[in-house]
Amino acid sequence: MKALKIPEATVVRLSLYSRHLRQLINDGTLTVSSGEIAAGVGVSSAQVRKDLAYFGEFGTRGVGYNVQELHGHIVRILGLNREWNVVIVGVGKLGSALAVYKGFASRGFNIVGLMDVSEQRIGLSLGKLVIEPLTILEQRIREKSVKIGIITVPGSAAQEVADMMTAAGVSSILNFSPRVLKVPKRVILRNVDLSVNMEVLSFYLSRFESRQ
Amino acid sequence: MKALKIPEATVVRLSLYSRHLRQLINDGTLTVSSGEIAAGVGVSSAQVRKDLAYFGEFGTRGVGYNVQELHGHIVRILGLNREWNVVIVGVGKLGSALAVYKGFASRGFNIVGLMDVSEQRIGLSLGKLVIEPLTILEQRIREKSVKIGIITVPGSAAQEVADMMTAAGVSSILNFSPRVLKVPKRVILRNVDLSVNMEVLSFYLSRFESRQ
DNA sequence: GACTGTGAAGCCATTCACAGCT
DNA sequence: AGCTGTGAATGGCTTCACAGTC
Repeated sequence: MKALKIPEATVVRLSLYSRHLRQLINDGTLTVSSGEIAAGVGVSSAQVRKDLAYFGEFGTRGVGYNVQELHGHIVRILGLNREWNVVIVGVGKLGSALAVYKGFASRGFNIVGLMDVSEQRIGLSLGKLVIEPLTILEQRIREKSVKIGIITVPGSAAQEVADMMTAAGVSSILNFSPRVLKVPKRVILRNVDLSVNMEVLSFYLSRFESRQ
Repeated sequence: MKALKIPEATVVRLSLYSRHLRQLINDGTLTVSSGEIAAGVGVSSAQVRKDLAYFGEFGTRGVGYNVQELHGHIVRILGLNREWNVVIVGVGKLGSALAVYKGFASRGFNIVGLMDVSEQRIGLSLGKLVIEPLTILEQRIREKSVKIGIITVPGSAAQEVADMMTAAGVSSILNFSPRVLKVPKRVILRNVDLSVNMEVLSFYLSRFESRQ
């Protein structure tokens, strides 16, 4: 695979392109131009072409892209042509929401473990899974070769859970807790931080109002 | 206020700094250096100083920053020294999770409306609020001067909800649905997209594995 | 000696604009 | 004529490095 460094923004857009292309497949559209994709996801057509150019030449000059074909390429680029096992630690409302999220399994993400510390939650079932104690996390990660850990515990417990996950060998963590986590360099970390998002909105709102 | 354009990445980091400073205040720390803040949130010290420099000179050379004072500045910069009314549309698991999220009220975000289309949910109460039908959204936004709308409905309903919100006069939308929304330029839109985040992880995971 | 504030340099991502193909 | 692929130009963010201050 190419050694070229891919901007993270490009990866994010590829995910949006793949979703848009799925829609086009459902609609029965056969061919699409960079401009049409661009309009669908709110970027420029040059951006779409540049993003795709990192990975090859998928289109036909004068014509555009074959929808099915391009979708297949992007799915492979994103590593969605295989399955990834996932554990969720913290089965409060947010964790439960993710556990039952439909768009998961269809994209190859299998949730194979739900863990919590609360005695009241342990033993309850959610979908096909039973909520287990945190003590079983390491075993579950190893036996299922789990590569992705999702953290939906309160901030105070988040670092500890991250440490347990990395010790057990996950390669990536999606962190929903309001904490900056320290993880080894080999572990890919992404943060989905509600407070930060709200505060960014607040920043732009108050700037806008003070300019009125 | 300054007309200077602030990078969005700077705003995101300011939110992280403010959280770290709150921690320092709790710990009773009086003074902090850019290097200490940087270590706490995982950026470089030059980055911290540059971010703050957009808004003024808050430190003392040779000494550092007064923790309380700097926190106060950042809170004001982020517009957190006032209250913002918020509505949440879509009270499934995710919407409920946000509705009861503790870190909300403490930062000045008041949830003043929970709306849903489901007959089973309408009338139920969650915290201090009762879930109302979507038909009341516009009225609630106007009477409470709601500036922030949160969308936690399925993708298929998201654009319609966004249209209702903007028609009623919200200035910003935090979108959790897996859709690219079209909103007027005056409306600030932020997306928190679970699928995209998972697919970005998948991309880096499969790149890493193919490099082994 | 320690640490901030900042111009300059470096780096990275996006946009432009056009050659090349159908 | 229409649309892709891409080098060049632009714009923006981050890092460097150091003068200024305590």
